[in-house]
Amino acid sequence: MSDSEFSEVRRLDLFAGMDDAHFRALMRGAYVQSFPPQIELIAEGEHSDFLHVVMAGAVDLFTSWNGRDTSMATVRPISTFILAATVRDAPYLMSARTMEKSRIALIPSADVRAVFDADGNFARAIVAELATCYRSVVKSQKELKLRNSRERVANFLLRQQRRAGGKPVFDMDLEKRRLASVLGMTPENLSRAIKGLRGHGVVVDGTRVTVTDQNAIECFAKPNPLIDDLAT
Amino acid sequence: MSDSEFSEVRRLDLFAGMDDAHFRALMRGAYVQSFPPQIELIAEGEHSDFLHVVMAGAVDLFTSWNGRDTSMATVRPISTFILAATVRDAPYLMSARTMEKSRIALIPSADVRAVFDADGNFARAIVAELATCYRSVVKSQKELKLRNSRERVANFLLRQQRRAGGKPVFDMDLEKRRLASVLGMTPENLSRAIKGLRGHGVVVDGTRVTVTDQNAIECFAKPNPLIDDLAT
DNA sequence: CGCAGCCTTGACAAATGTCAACAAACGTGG
DNA sequence: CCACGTTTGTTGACATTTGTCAAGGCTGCG
Repeated sequence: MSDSEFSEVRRLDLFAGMDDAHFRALMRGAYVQSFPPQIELIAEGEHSDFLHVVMAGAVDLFTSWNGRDTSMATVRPISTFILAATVRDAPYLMSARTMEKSRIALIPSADVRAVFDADGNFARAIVAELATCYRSVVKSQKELKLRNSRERVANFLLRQQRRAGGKPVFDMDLEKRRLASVLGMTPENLSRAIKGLRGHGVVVDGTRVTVTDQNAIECFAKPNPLIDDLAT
Repeated sequence: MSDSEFSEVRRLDLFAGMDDAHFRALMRGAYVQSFPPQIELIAEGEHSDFLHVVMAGAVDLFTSWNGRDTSMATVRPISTFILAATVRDAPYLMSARTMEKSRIALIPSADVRAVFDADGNFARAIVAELATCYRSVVKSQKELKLRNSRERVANFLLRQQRRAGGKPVFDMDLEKRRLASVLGMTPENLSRAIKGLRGHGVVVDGTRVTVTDQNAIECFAKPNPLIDDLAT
């Protein structure tokens, strides 16, 4: 692991407050590896041997059952995934694959659990991280159960717009195919939903999104902080 | 709080390992209250002032948006809810109401956070609890995205059967109206899904469920530990 | 008894998925 | 740089799933 990577990991909320000796202990058994696109990093059901940290690139968390599959989330730098499986010493509930060329840090799960027992700050950081992830899934579940597909698309676009700085033209940095899966619909359905939003002040061309009538789309989407805010 | 209630709370995984002085400190500001059925205990968006513990009865966690609402989970004794909001000092993402006459212990959130900073065992227990809840929502989300309504009903019945001891006749202790909401469908649709399962070895009469062909229903439902097991 | 709420059923509407065709974008190897 | 094949996105026609509305039966309770 390079010095710059070392300090990048160190700056993560999860590790920032922990004792230096403990952090070094964690990193001793860790290593960083580069992966090409479309590599399956972990498969659901496998035992959790490593906590993963995405340093560069992007990782798709997905799951499948009975021949179907769906994308649950996208992990972008710098953040961790499968923390819950690691602290519970339980099997992964989701599979993960690289979406692009990615650098991933792998920290032995056993070390995470050991240091977690020794370092109160680390334990607190893990609680904060878990609670955040937990609340994020709850929001996502609320969206799935309370909104139909067109409403989900509209609110997704508003979230992306905010992430991109709030300007009326922005890029949804996501393949439509994957977006459809994340939002729980088929690509064809997404295509039609997007077309249907033209009457509500949004035009999409490729990955370029143009909000022609901010008021109209917000009025249609009815975004709600308890579903759409990342912060809380 | 009565002595028996005090020790019931003490025995919860969340509190079992913590220092006695810390536990007493937590309980000092706590109180237990009885509520009639259908009382709204908390409303989503409110600030988290108390960690709630269901001592008796049952509590429905639900959420609403734009005139629709849906039931997210049922909390039964003895367990806590809205732990994530408490540790994050964030607004509730869900509302809660009693389903029946219930006794609820209320522990000031500020105390929970303070003791959590002082007691490593408590912090660890919170991590375990949060990770479990987190994984439970992930499973529920997987079910929503990967299974259609009839499959969700079939797998729900198999889970209930297991909870009830695996016998071919058991009770699904849940109003159908609420079950429909939990499974993300309308009551009418649930009614039809149940009827459709008769061809797969299950008959439901009221809340009494009879599995007439265990093999057939399992073959149809295809239960999966990474979705349906409570343990992992 | 009579009311209220829940469950069921039927008819219908709306949302969503499936399949097939084709166009556009992309990447690779010549 | 082009040609080719592969993938992605779009569209139409259609099937399936799910929701909506209205009506009626049943149950529990005052």
